[in-house]
Amino acid sequence: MNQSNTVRVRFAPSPTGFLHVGGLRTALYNYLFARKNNGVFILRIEDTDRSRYVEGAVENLIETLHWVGLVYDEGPKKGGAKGPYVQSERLDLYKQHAEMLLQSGKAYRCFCTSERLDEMRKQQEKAKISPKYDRTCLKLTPAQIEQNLKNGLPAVIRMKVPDGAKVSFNDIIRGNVEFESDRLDDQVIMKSDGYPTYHLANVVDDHLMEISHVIRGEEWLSSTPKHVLLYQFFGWDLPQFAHLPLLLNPDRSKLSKRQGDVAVEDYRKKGYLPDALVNFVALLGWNPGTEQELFSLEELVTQFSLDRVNKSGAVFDHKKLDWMNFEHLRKKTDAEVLSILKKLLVEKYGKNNFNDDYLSKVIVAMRERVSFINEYVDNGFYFFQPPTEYDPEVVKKRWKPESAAELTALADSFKQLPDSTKEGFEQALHRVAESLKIENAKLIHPLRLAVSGVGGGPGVFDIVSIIGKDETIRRIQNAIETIKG
RNA sequence: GCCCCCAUCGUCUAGAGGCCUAGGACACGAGCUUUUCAAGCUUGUAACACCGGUUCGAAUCCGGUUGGGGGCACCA
Repeated sequence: MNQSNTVRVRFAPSPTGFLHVGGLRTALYNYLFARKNNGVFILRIEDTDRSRYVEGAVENLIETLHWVGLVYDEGPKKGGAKGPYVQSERLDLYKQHAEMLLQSGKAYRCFCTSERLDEMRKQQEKAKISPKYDRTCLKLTPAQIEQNLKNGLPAVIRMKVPDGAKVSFNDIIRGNVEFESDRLDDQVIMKSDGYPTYHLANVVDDHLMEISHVIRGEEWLSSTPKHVLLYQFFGWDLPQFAHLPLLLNPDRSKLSKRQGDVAVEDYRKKGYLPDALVNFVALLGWNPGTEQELFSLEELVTQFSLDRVNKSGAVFDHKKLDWMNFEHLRKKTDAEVLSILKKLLVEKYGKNNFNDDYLSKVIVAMRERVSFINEYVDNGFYFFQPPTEYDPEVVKKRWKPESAAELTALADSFKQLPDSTKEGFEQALHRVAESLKIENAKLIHPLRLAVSGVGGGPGVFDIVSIIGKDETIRRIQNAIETIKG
């Protein structure tokens, strides 16, 4: 714990691309834990690998976090007392701390070339021993080091792992975890380009930013003993660790691209609601112990606790996400859907020709059969434009040779209607069916196909009353042409 | 290869020794409803990896086996 005893957690992504759903889950748990405990949620950018830096990734990360509603208290753009929050702006700090370790003999300079290191690893692999730095440079005399430095040889700084020690720490999720120090490598903590590696930067920043709980993915579990050692080298108290179970591909390997969409961005584009994505990801590795499955972000905050986080990995199966999206979508008010729908129309058609009253009717009609917000415009396209083609399968089933004449009679009857009420259409159709001595269905299905081009959707009388009498008749006439032609 | 972690229906999970002939949800099947498609309602199929202990009693505790995963970089 830090001095003030307040919970301070951080989400620390590296700006190498889009926010991953695994990253989202990590960010979410950090956020929930902070909010639940009246703590502080920090965003820190770990950009110490210049070769993997992606232009615009930081902005994208922030924007995505904003979209899902995970508001950070301290971080880039926003600032805070412990900044800067971008590691490339903290280089002096890392340099100073590496220097301290050098002074105290907890670290040493290494001049080995990557070629030599590669060769060494190859040999070790051949000899079936675990790859580890052979400490060649530990034997260098101060004079040799001085000379190498003077000659401008590229140098890194390695931590000096003590021999024959046990390194253990308590993990909130996994309990006590212990490692033999002899298995640990003399990890590089400062690269030859003057940037720190993750291990140093992470430990220094977590300490300086007074992080109380390190909540991160399980892939970090095996490097945690190195971090613990660094804390000990500096004489610092350990934060609490909580290593989250991994998110998995269907084949149970670590969730990755290749096997489907992993970027939050992808799901956003597909029309998933942030509420659904957050809800879904929250339940991958955590549950409240009740049978409730649908949560708002606020509800998650009140219910969340780290001790109900699972140990085993969870497959990211979007089937359940789809269902959650449907559930969250139906919880939205008509007004909320309306404002999104207007944006979608502009996206799809370049403009929105319809007034709110019209769109509200469409929403009411479509509500129950929409899982994704974009289905309002995709599946319900016929509310916004006449069908340009007719589903061949349905045509085969619903349009018979006699349909042209029957639809003509129907159109004639509709022409007599004073207005466009649902009941008016329905009664008119019944009358036509009766005079033609055919079943209502014999008219209903061809009519649906004529006005929508497809075989499913809201009640046909809802559709025609929304698009109106004139448009309905126009579409019936087009359909008749098609049947005849 | 070495180290670490994990192990309940296809998937997400409940289960902290008797409440378990293992519960819920998604998905899937059937039925009802519906003059379409969905939704809704009812209902069904489906799991404690294995082997040994401990115990009167084990999905739950212990050991091992097997299986899966993660890590072993001048990447995070």
